[in-house]
Amino acid sequence: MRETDFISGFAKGLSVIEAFDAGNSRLSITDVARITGLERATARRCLLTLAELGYADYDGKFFTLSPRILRLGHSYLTSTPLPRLVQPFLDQLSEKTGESASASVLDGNEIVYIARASHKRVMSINLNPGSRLPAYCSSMGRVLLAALPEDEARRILKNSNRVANTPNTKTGIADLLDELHRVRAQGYAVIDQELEIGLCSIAIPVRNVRGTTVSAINVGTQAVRASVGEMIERYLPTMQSTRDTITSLLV
Amino acid sequence: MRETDFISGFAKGLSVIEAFDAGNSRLSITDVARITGLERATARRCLLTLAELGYADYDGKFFTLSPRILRLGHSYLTSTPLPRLVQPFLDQLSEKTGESASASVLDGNEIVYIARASHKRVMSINLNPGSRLPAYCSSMGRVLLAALPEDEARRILKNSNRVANTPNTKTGIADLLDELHRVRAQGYAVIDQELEIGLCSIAIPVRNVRGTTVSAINVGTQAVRASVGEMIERYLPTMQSTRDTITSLLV
DNA sequence: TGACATTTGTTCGTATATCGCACAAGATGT
DNA sequence: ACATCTTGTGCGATATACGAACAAATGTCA
Repeated sequence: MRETDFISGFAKGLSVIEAFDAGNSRLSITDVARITGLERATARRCLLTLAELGYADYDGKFFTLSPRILRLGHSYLTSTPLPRLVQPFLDQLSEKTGESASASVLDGNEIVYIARASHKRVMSINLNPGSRLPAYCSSMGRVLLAALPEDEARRILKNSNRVANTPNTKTGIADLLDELHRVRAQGYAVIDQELEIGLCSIAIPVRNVRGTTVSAINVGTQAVRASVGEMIERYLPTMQSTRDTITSLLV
Repeated sequence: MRETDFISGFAKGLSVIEAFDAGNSRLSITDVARITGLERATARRCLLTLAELGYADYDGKFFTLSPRILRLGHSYLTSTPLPRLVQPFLDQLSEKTGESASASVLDGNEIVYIARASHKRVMSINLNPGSRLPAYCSSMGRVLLAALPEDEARRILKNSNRVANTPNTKTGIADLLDELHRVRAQGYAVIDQELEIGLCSIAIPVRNVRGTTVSAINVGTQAVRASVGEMIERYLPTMQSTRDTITSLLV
């Protein structure tokens, strides 16, 4: 790509949108300049442009994102076939298992939920399409990392901020690579309270007919309701059959 | 705002993202130029910029959005206090009523879901935070329109593409304005299969301490499970108590 | 309270990057 | 092999970004 094929004003604007997050909901021009590293004048122009288009609100002092921003992410969910294809199967899976079922894809070091059938709240945080979790300590993340070439997976693990969320969390590169080997061999990943105490989940890859892993699906439950062995016994066969149906529908 | 405070390259880029939707998941440069009305050269630069930043994938012929795009919408959901605040209360509400509970805000002619606790699938389409429905024929839309000044509501109704989704759907401006009066007077809106046959819902406004309506919450169910009268009797008191708790937490 | 320091927002001239057009090159279908 | 449609490129005109200077608001201390 040539230098002139890149619209830096557009790229800067997008970084301004991403400057808003959990801890930063009401931002001044200076705040945005500091977070994004843009010049104050440029940050101001991006923010005023967002406000002019209705993507942000401005009270003269602080900017906040407006619900119109959701159109942007929603473009992906409605335009990509996979989320719409898997949703009904996750509903079925959740129905059959009596637990929450989800599908996700990899984006950098994180998994991104693309569809979900939540049966009942099991986690402290709420998960929706668009939600993100670190790949290294989630069942779907392990499955998706295991599908990558070894050095690619290692690179992502090294890049990840590997925090021990619980005493169970694996954080060592060697441990995690071992785990990925195991996942690759057995065809599924089980997380036993590595993300949050009391939370277990099991995930398997979804491959297209060419054998490429395009997504992962999982079932999550409370640790008190099922041991690791019980999860494999109870959920894995149903998940695999669901997965096979999905695969047959993927071009 | 001065002319030079608007970054047209940014605005054009955002319109390119929105060009992708349900019917348009894989778009060529020419497709995007046609949909957005941009010059082909401009559309191409926007698309290449998106691809360079990882927001889109390019196979040399077609562009598709990548899951990274979801960060943009997610910026809103995580940075705005309201969605995170209401979520646990929707969970409770769904638990108590045994039905799906949601919260939404108005964006133009549409309501946008900002949080949801889905108990079991009742609709043919799947609803998630970010999902949109026309305001004129949804219970939360009626509540949010009723909170606007009369002429503002009329303007939105006139702007809406008022389709009769079912034989029950009200599509006349006068009918709808009457309905808004009723909603305003009684403090709740009930939709009896106007959006989809078999689907009923009841919504109430959520106001902040200053009395401004900031959102609507609803409970939806299947028509066979509850008549309109039964919905009001069964769900309204619980909803109102949930709403009062939320209001007390809103600054 | 008033003077000073500091932070934040806005304006401006200029260097530079982007836009839109016209044309070239390539792909597709008949 | 031709017509048609799509994609890529070069260039002059124009719009944008930068950095600094200015203005306004906010905070600090005697």
